[in-house]
Amino acid sequence: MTTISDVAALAGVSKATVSRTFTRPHTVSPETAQRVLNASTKLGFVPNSAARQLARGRTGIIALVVPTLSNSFFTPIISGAQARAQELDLQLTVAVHSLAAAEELASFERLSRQVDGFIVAAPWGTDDVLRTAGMYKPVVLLDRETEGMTSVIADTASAFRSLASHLIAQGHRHLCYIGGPERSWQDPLRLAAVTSAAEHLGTKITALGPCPATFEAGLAISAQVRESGATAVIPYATAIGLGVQFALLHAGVRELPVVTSESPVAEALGRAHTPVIDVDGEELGRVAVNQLAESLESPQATARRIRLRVPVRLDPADQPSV
Amino acid sequence: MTTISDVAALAGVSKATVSRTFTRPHTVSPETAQRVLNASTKLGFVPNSAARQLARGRTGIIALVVPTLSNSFFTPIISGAQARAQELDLQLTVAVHSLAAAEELASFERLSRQVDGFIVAAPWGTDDVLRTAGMYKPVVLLDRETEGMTSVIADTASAFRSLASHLIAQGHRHLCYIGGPERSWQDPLRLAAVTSAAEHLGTKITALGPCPATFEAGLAISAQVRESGATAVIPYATAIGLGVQFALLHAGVRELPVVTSESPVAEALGRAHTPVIDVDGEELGRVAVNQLAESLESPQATARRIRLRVPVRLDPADQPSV
DNA sequence: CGATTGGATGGATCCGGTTTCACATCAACC
DNA sequence: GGTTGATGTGAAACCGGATCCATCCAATCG
Repeated sequence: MTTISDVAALAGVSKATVSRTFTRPHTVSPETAQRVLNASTKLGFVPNSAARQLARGRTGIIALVVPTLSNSFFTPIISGAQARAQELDLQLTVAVHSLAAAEELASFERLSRQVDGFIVAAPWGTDDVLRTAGMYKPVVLLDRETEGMTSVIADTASAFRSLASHLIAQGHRHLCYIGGPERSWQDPLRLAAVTSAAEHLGTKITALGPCPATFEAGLAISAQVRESGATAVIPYATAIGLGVQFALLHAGVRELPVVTSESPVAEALGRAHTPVIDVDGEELGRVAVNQLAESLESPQATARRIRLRVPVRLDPADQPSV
Repeated sequence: MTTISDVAALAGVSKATVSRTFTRPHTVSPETAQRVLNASTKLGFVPNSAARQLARGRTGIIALVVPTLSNSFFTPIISGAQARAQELDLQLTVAVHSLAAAEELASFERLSRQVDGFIVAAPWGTDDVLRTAGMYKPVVLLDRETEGMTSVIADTASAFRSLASHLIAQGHRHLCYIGGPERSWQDPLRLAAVTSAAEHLGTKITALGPCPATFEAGLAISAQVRESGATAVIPYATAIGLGVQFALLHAGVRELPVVTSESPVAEALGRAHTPVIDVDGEELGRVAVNQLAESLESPQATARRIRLRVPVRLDPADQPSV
């Protein structure tokens, strides 16, 4: 392993200059910088991250905490975050825990010593756990807002409002909303959005749930959906919707549109006229990393709330609308 | 942050002794050790990992490389690996790349400076990329064997043989095997296992594929499956099988058993008489971590090949058989 | 033209552990 | 009783960068 000293020797400068060349290039004369760079590429120098961490008091690692990997809602978020982190020269580690229980805080605390900050996707659970988490290191919340903490959310509530309006415009007179997990943060917002749109337009709405955001749960709740008599379904999460669709298909019901994100299952159902909700998970991940990076730069900056617009489309082939 | 010096001062010993107390307790007298431990718990001392890394030349981090997060085959592997790594006081980071292309090696090399070793799940791709990877740091291959490298695989080939036999015993006289991705390592083994079982028992077998291990691909290939005239289907991967099942269901075909792992979709289909393959992903992850940890201890140890038995069950409710 | 200023650079120190080596102590031994 | 050896401990030297501070030099100024 070549070290900074090797480079310094070859370039004929001091260790300090080499270090500066990489960390604060403008403080080094262009000629010197060039010599250093030549030497370092020639030797294949890569800074030792442990040494850098030790000297700087920073790890250069950020953690992305998700409640599960099984829900495909999170995979694009992870990809987006990973990509952006790499661009910012940060390392991203993905940790799976819900933070729902207080005991999770122990492993959280352990992790907090290994990273500079957290991006936490906590779709459910209470605020105080998040607050406690925020005491260790900077935290950016994902798809969740909490007073005094920086958050990046997809504005699904607005999207749900549009969805309801769309469906009503299509002639539906009875909608079914399937609620999310218990103590979900987004669920009340979405329910309210859908309900207000429906009431405003004089349409009946049945609210089911709570219901975990899983395919299985969707299967399980499908009977209730059919019994409701609704002619269109808006589930809290795509996973639920897919479960419902699958169960409906299995039961031979083909004319009950269920709103989901685009997905192979949904597509296979050939659902013309079923609106689609289009959360850009990768963007969500990217923006969250950006925010966290900013928080790391200026730790005392005030908390920000960022909302990403979520397009809704009448048909998967359409252009985004609303 | 309390440091080792603080602890040393409080315990009335030197830094060296404190360090020894934690790293090689048997070299310290019991009384001294106790004093040190008391002091460190009183101060809430946690060793600074960067400093430790720097001094030891090790990071204490291992990487788990998977080709994708979207395939639920990998999620239990990740959980298992994570759990075991934590027990061994190692940190696990999950990296998503296929290692299929040579260009991927660049990011691999970058990563190799941050970790002590790799667990690589490379279901497809060529050996030489893996070998190159092995030159940086110890590597344990997951579900893939390569000459001269340590590997942990689930013995799915044997399981596939049993599956074929089971189906034939159930009276099926025409099986369909759906092959995996191109250049899949396991595919030829599974095909051979199924084929030999079928031929041995005088049963016809149709081999389709290659086919990516995705739900979409399963949807796409389902027409061919039906055309084949087979009365039972053994797909390379569960994801493919689910796609096929879904498409069949959509087409109104209900009497064509498709072998998969247990999954909500499969269960929803109420498939009595359809054998189930039961890969224990968590175990796979755990064992891989164990192996890597051993490699880290004794770097020159010879490569090992570990095969985990994969149970096959005639019915999800059954006890494991074969 | 001497004093001041500011940019470029090197030496030394520090970050917080680990590890080597020397030393002190004490029991066992010839 | 002096030698041997095992055992426990501390001082100091690392690990590889980042950064403070002093120094040096050239450009600018009065």
